[in-house]
Amino acid sequence: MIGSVSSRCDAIAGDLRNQILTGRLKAGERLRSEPDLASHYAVSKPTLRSALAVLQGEGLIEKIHGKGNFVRRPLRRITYRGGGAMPDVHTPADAALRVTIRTAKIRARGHLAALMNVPARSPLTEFVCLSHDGESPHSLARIYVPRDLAPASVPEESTSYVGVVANLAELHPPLANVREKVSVRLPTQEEASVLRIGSAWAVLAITRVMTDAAGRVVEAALLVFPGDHADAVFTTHHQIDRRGTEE
Amino acid sequence: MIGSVSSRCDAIAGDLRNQILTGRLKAGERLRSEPDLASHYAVSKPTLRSALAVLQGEGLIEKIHGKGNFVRRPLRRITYRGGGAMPDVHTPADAALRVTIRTAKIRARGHLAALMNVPARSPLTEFVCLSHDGESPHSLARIYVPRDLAPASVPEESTSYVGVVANLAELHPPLANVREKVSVRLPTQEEASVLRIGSAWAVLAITRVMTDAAGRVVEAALLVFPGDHADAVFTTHHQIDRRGTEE
DNA sequence: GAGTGGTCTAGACCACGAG
DNA sequence: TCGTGGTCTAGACCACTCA
Repeated sequence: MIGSVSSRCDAIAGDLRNQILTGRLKAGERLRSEPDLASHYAVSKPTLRSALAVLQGEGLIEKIHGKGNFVRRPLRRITYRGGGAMPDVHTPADAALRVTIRTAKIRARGHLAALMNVPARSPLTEFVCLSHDGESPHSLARIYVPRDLAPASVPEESTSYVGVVANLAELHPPLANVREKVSVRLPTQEEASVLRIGSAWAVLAITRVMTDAAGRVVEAALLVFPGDHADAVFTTHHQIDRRGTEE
Repeated sequence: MIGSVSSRCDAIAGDLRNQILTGRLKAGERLRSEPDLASHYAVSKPTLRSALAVLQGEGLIEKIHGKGNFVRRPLRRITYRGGGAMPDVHTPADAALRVTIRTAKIRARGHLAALMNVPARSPLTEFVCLSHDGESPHSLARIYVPRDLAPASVPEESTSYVGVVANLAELHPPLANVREKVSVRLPTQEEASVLRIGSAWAVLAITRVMTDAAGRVVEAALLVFPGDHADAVFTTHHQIDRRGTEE
């Protein structure tokens, strides 16, 4: 059977998980060294390390080379609200995010050109937004806007995620459509290091394309959230006079 | 630097990945045995196995105990369309899914009661839908409906996902709201075995709550898709009644 | 029983972080 | 320099599949 009995690795992971979840090991605390733990559980170092890898995969511990293994602080969950009305307005608790923005003038190519439905080499403005919640990185957004619609300047750092992105949103012509594709994938190496997550931890990736009434794409956004503490919520209101099918 | 050079494990994974992606190793084909590969790459068995674990994490190979390692057939992507109008209508290619449905009469409790906004022990009907695309499991849906709204009987097996779920949808009173929460998480042991994915591979989990015009919850659905080949798309149409269209 | 993958060991060596 | 985690080895033993 699958996982019917605990391997030693699972047993150790279970014990440590229990200690963390019950608070016996506190957030931020350093675990005993791997050789210590290995001898304590009477297993070899690779076995102990595979147990720690399980906990790392669950987001319970963080491994720091040369320093030790640490209990991760429980992270506030990010809730992304879809629908485009207020693109990145989070719950009040999330409003205190600190955001750094890097702006660049680029030209469309490849997938991006297709996504924005513009010819290759069309002028765009790229905003790379990295938001932090205190120490820990919380999300990464790459936002592309046709250059003629882009604001002349954007502050490089902001204490409010809402402020910045709402600012961008205001510049848009009235929106007609927002299409958001949500997928799960492994982070790129860059994303993993920027978001400080293991490269084995999946991210929640949202590709958002906003079009105006004329069908022109006014914004394409590639949003990446650490999968272990992010949700996306979409709410749809229906008219009561439904026809048979709607699509 | 982080990952600046390839470890032996990564190098092997890269080589095998290349062989798979270029078609030198074909879908369904069995890889040489682990001892064979280990000696071929001049590494030890654990090192080789960690390389295979990487590929397994990427969904490129499937390990079958006692038989060997096999190149996975590329799976058709699942596209879940949000908004609730036609809950599970996929692209035409996906319409050929085979679905097995298990129906049970249960009573609300805990999270489920809260989700459906009904008192504990309220009578519900549960539909557990497992859809297959050919051999491979494609998605798992647990759908809960107040028992007085549930159809008297549902076919236990269907060749069309659309037919079954549309059938359920038709029984609903006109919908007023659909709320869909998308998250990423590791599968439960049950989900991993049912969907035939590794327990380390994240799934795309969608919690969908549908309410009617009176605010009553007419359906709660817990949908689980293998994260490696599923997307969810949400499209929002906005009214343009604020200002005139301009470009 | 032969061959496969799954788990584990005991120890070597390397790379990183802090004093 | 020292202690930490990161990677790797060579081989043992077990569990599963199939003939």
